[in-house]
Amino acid sequence: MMTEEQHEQNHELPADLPPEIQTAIKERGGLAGIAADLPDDACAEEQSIMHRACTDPVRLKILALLQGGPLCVCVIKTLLDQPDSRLSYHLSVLKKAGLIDGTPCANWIIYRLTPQGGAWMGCVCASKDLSLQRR
Amino acid sequence: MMTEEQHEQNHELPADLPPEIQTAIKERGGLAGIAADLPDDACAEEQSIMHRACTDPVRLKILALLQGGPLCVCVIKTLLDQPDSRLSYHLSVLKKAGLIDGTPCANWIIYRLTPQGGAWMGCVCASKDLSLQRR
DNA sequence: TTTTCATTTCAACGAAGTTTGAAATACTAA
DNA sequence: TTAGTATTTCAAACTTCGTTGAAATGAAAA
Repeated sequence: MMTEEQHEQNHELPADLPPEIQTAIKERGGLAGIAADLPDDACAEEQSIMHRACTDPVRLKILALLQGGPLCVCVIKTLLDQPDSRLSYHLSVLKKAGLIDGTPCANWIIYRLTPQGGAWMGCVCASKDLSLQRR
Repeated sequence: MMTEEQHEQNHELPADLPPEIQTAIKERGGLAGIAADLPDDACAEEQSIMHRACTDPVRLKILALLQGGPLCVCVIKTLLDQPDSRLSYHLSVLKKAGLIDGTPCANWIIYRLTPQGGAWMGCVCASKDLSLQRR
């Protein structure tokens, strides 16, 4: 059942939308009900930052390596075979996103997943199968 | 226990790495064992495309709306209050990433999550709490 | 047919992200 | 101190992404 307010808000929409959409809107409580599914700006912004950190294959590989335990840059460098400055750039992106951090130790810097990074990778891994099934 | 091959591959690394790293490498089966954690290029590439699709707050909001059911562009436009061409651009990014698709219906185009999009959003939602806890 | 409405496409521009090699930093060992 | 190694920083070039308004498409109504 629709309230007066919901009728009011739906005035912005064409009256002759496809039936599938009309019923979908009604079932979801009108525009106001659908709007309730929207994440707030701060949350959407935070999420987009985490995703942005994962938009590069090199960074995804670094995260996958660190999920197995802490490693220093030289080990990552050997495994990924990337120039120093490129690797350093991608490490800094992951660090700024709060997914990893590095602690100096003698001549080396040991990188590890942060707690958030670990939790995030849990979700990312759950989605690994997806990328294999595509197309 | 380490095989000959693993000794061979570790030759590229300094001999005096921090103990924490030395033991981590041994426990993970040497460089070869660690390398087994690496996603292959195709998989990393696919994943990065899905993440890239989620790097924009407008796109995350579109996905959140469509998770509740199919909607036509005019409804999304009303809810997000964005210029037509901007909205269309973001819809096209999500479509190219394979997360949504649109089917024309009379005057309108109805967008919905693809099966992959639905599964992906399951993972993304599982991570929603993360972005709230940060810092 | 003409008009109207919903949506997409286009080109241009600015903003942001990435790569590169060289130089700087920081630590250790001799 | 000097030299050597690991890593980061920097600036410049380059690439990709996002926004904008105007024009194009396509379907429906008049």
